[in-house]
Amino acid sequence: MPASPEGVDEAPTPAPALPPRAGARRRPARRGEGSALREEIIDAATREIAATGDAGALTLRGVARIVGVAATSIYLHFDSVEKLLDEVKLTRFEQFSAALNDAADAGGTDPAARLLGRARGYVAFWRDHPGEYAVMFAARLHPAATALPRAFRLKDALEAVAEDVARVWGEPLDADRPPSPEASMCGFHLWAGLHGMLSLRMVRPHLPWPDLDTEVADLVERLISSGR
Amino acid sequence: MPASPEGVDEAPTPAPALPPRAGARRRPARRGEGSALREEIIDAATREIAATGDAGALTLRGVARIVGVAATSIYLHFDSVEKLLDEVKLTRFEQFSAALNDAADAGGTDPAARLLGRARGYVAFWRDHPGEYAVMFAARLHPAATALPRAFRLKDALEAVAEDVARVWGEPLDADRPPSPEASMCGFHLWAGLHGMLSLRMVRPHLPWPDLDTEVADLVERLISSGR
DNA sequence: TGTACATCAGTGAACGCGCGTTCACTGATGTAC
DNA sequence: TGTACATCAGTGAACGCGCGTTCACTGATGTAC
Repeated sequence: MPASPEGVDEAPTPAPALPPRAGARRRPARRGEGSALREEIIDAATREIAATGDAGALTLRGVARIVGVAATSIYLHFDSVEKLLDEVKLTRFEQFSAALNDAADAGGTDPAARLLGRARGYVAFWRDHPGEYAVMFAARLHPAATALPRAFRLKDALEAVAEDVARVWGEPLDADRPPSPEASMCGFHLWAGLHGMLSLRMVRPHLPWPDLDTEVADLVERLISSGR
Repeated sequence: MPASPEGVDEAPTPAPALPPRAGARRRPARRGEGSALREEIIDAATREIAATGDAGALTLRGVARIVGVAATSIYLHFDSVEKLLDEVKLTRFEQFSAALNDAADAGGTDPAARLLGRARGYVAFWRDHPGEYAVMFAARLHPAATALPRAFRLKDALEAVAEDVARVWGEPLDADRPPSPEASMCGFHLWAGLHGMLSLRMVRPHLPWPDLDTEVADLVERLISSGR
């Protein structure tokens, strides 16, 4: 269980900040292809968030500069920066939950392997998209009024984890028998633990953190073994 | 292990936003008591952060309005808003670590009770100061260059937790024998778990979270029992 | 085949706002003579 | 005891900046006749 020297190597390198589009301005889309700009805007906003990790740094004019377009052109596709931010988050959350499911499936049918796979997928997403992760899970005192559609499947992921824990423990599961409260609780512990590991490493990269993969595996193991 | 209906009651109510000082402007301090303004500024900034939970919402002019003073007067005591913010954080971090130690001491000498006490103290601080907590632990991609002095004793708190875990497990401890890596790891799990529980509740107050105190006690119990 | 016109995909100037920061200034109060 | 002066504790106007937002405008392109 070796600790990395100063924990510094655990901080993922963010994408570099984006320069404004150099010189040549973007040429207008062809007729009927106006939505191309919409995609470019979302892309630019996503990269800006990836680079800064700060939703407050996302400005309408800034995005317009990156895309190489007049500030007013943003309004052709989004009512406000908040709506644009919601779109970015929505996209990333969908990728996130898909990645978690893929990572679980990579673990095959063994529930313990699925559980560990999902946890590793969680960490892998953070390593690949630290800025987006920071924005997706930024703790606000007053959460945005704009409720995002579908609650992002976070609840589904929690339930999937609880079911895998229950299976590891040999609980009989079917439509009438949901995972036990203990198994569900371990699902919450896992999510809280993972989120805590990652966000604390972002806040204090210089504390002597344990190796991240070791810590993840250790938590999963302890949670699994705590119920048998 | 009852879940609260929609988890909503787990979100602490933040302090209300601060109005600018009404009408009457602040009267200058007497001679030799210029530092009174410094305290008032820190106090106003703290309350602003408590109300918003967002470091980005703290502005020089905003603080000046609350105190009832010209914007330029802030410069009499602080070089920049960042320095002011650092001061606020420093104060709160010192309160935080003192509160954790007090909460541990309230548990007496039994290491398991101390551990649970410390965990409860952590949660209590969050309930009392959610906005400050959000700012103190806001995950930034590029952490502020201004390293805060003394690293805030977070490391000390981690070591104290590891020692209590080790004691619960019956490990012999003295100057030559630090807690085992397993005990240290459980300290990290506890911190990550607590931080995760709290910040995820702030991000998604409407998910059906378990009762917080139950979840905390359950985590402590599982971590303790995972090593015996 | 030509041409008028509607539509699409944007642009550019201008606005008012709040911000951090500067600079010279003010008014009360203690103190040296 | 009076008075000049230094010092303390601030003030107020002004600056340039980036921001969101508005409004009227433009230039290319497809289409109806």
